[in-house]
Amino acid sequence: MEKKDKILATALALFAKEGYTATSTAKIAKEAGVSEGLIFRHYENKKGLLDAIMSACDIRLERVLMHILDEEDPQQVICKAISLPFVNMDNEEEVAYWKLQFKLKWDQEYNNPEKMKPLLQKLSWAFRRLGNPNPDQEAALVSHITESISTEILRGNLTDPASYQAFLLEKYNC
Amino acid sequence: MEKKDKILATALALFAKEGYTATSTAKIAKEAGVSEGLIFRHYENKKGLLDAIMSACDIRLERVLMHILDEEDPQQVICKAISLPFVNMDNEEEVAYWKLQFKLKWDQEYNNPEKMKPLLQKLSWAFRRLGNPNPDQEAALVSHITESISTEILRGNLTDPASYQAFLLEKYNC
DNA sequence: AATTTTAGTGAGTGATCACTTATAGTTAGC
DNA sequence: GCTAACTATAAGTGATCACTCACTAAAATT
Repeated sequence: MEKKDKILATALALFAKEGYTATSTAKIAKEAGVSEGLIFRHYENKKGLLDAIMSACDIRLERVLMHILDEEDPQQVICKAISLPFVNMDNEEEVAYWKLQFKLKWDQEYNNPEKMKPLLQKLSWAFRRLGNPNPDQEAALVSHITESISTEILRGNLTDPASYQAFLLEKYNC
Repeated sequence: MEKKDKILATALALFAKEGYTATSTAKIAKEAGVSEGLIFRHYENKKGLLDAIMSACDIRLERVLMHILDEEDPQQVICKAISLPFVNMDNEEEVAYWKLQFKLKWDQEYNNPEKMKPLLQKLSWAFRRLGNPNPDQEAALVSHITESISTEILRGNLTDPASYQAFLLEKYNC
């Protein structure tokens, strides 16, 4: 791996685990096996390093959302949305991306609910097509449920994900 | 207000707004209008200050939970649980407490799902009494929904709380 | 081959970090 | 009215912070 990418990967892992402000550039450099100065050659400052990570974050999010937005069967849209928190959590880097995303939501600058709007609109469309009388609120509810489950899974607090997923899928007629 | 309490209140506000590591003891002292040394007379170190805040946090949580745990009507248990995120969010200090609680959940040390277990058990009992076939999972679901809504409200992302609350209450026959 | 550009280092920089110490004012008990 | 204990401060402490600088090695361009 290029040293530039090694810095990015190491910073991602540390930011996700320890937090952004709690991670020093010295620690990143040491862990990545590079000189501290190199961080500032490739990324103008610590904040710039975080921004680079978050850009990659957004691309991942887009790719995951696309899988739902392209779905044409309204029932399947709901089923896929519900399954979101339970898939793609295999490799460590993926988990780190999501952890960081969720942690930074509490920072004013990175609290961006607009990112999820396309998903909300698609869900709302799906519920309306299925004759639901409160499509917008049902969409918001599904979004809230998945958000909270993602949090639980990322924090390692969900004991039996598979059976809980089955429970939810049945509830939504999947 | 005593200076000791003034320090605690200021630290709470800053920790909730900027985060624990991002808030320096110098900043707390300046904002509270006391000398920096006084912080370390009353609280042995920065971490001890956080612990003092979190203890007060736990007491508030207990008081809120008690209101549900004492309820004897199973249907009312569910209704009260659902209404949790929508009440007691009036004054700034209360909001700061919850924000900090939610932020710190991502730190290993303060991620303590045990705190919510009594509520989960009470909810599970309520669903079972009402003849629900999956009381444990229904209880977990209500807990997930309320957790996510609390998050949204604290971040200021929920546009119309009242109508959303009404939607949920109707869904759960309240 | 000569020159410029890029990648990389390691030893700094002043600022700020959590925390300590020396000292002084205030209060309360005897 | 003396002493002990507590409250409070200002000026420190070494460590660590994000970041810069002078310099080299390698690669790319001319």
